[in-house]
Amino acid sequence: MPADTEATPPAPGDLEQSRRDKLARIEALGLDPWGQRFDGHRPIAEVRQLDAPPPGASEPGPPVRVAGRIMLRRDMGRVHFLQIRDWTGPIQVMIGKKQVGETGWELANLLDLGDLIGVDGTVGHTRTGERTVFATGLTILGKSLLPPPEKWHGLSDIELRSRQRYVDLFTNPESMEAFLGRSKILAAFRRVLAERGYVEVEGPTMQTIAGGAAARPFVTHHNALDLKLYLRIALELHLKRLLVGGMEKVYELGRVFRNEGISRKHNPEFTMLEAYEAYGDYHSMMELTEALILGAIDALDGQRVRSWDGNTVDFTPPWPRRTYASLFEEYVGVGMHDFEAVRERAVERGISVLDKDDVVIVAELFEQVVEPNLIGPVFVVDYPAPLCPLTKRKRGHPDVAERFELFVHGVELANAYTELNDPLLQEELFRKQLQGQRAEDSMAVLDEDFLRALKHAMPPAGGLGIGMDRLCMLLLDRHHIRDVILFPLLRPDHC
RNA sequence: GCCUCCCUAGCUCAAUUGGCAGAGCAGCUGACUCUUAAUCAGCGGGUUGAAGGUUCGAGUCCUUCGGGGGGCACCA
Repeated sequence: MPADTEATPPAPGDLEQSRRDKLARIEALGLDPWGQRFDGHRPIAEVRQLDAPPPGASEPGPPVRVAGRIMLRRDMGRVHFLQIRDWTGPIQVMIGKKQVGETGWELANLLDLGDLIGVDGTVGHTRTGERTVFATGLTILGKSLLPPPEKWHGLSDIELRSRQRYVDLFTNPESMEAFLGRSKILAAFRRVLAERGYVEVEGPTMQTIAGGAAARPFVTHHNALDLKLYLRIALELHLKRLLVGGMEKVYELGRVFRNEGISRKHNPEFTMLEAYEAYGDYHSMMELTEALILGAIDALDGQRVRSWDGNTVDFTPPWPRRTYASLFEEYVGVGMHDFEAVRERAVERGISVLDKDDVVIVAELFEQVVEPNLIGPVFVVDYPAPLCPLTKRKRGHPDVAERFELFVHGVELANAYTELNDPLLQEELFRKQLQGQRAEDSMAVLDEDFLRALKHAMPPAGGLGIGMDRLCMLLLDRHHIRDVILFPLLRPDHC
């Protein structure tokens, strides 16, 4: 490398320089400012539960070791009070000059907000009744060279919170709580599925045909094979191949990618659960859906009556099942098969009816008129068959597909079918979908291998998809998908 | 992609009609062994997102660009 291309590091600002000076002084004490393995520290939430002597007690409380980040610092001269926090919560630490030894006291005077420290001490209470670790030893575990956000307001700028999630997490406890909640929801899902005998698998995220949904895919390229590849937009078609292979209860919980707009309900990559049960149908999937979501609720706090965006939803099972047709009639006011009346209603609502199939108009009316009313949770069942190319038709009712969607607060949370396993009908439906579709719409590419798999006979099955990000929003009372995705897609900034 | 609003110190926010860029927290110096967003005294900190324009004078008005928020569109 030519020397003149080497970037000279920017001069640190005053705030950073002062911390670098302290870093050097900590090293001069013979301490490693970046710390080492620190065994035996206990979660702070646990320390808060320990039996400890009351304020003013003469005998010391039980010895403990904790580790965390300094969030508040009150320097009273020969005694310092710190509030440190780990991912379970905060606790106060009292550092007395006489109690921590000479080096410990010198270290205490070099600590800043944001530093990571380990504390050995005893648990007790101060005179004002605050639970406190009275330090007998201090260990520096990581010197923070940058100042943390303001101690009272934290980091509030929504952009900075997403870009610097590491800062958001350690300054805003509600953010940490949301992401730990998300983890609990995912773990609960896996536990419920495992208890029911499902196996977790991993399909390809890079595919030569991105099928299973209608969405614009991301495109990439494999150099060695000189192959155009798409990031998957759904999990469906590969999981069904596994049903053919004999995996009877199978699921994948993973990322899918859709090259479309970003909104409070949409991120280009999001997490989906898809589960398939051989010899089941959409009724078995409704029961599974209830079990999964109730399992997640129990893992969080067990509250079945939950608020979201100021409204209340009651998740006590069983959740109502309502047919698409009956909801349509109730809210639109006409029968969905009375196409003349349907068109009139559509025109009244400003929906264009030119060159549209009757069923497309029905679907648009349903979306606009019915869905906002579905506070739920409610299973909408039995969809118009033309909307459901991957779904088995109801026996004796070829115009009805055995499909349900679960709605809560007007948001589609889950989508499930009795899976279509007739390869001849499947091929016919695929070809019908092809007509008039944009070339980039993935359904417009026939997946011949999937049809070949079906020809080997796929068992009749129930299949379920759940948008995990939206479920997290709902159960954690967050109103932006960015609040439940750790690193949402953003344009690069110039930092 | 379209409409609209926003971007001021590390963070949270002010700045009247276009008229000297400010505060709190954080930082630095000092005091204090029971504080609770500790307190008290003093000190430093800015290319107002970037570039250009109008003007005697621009954080403020105009243009372009960058980033973001909200809405719409796209999204079985």
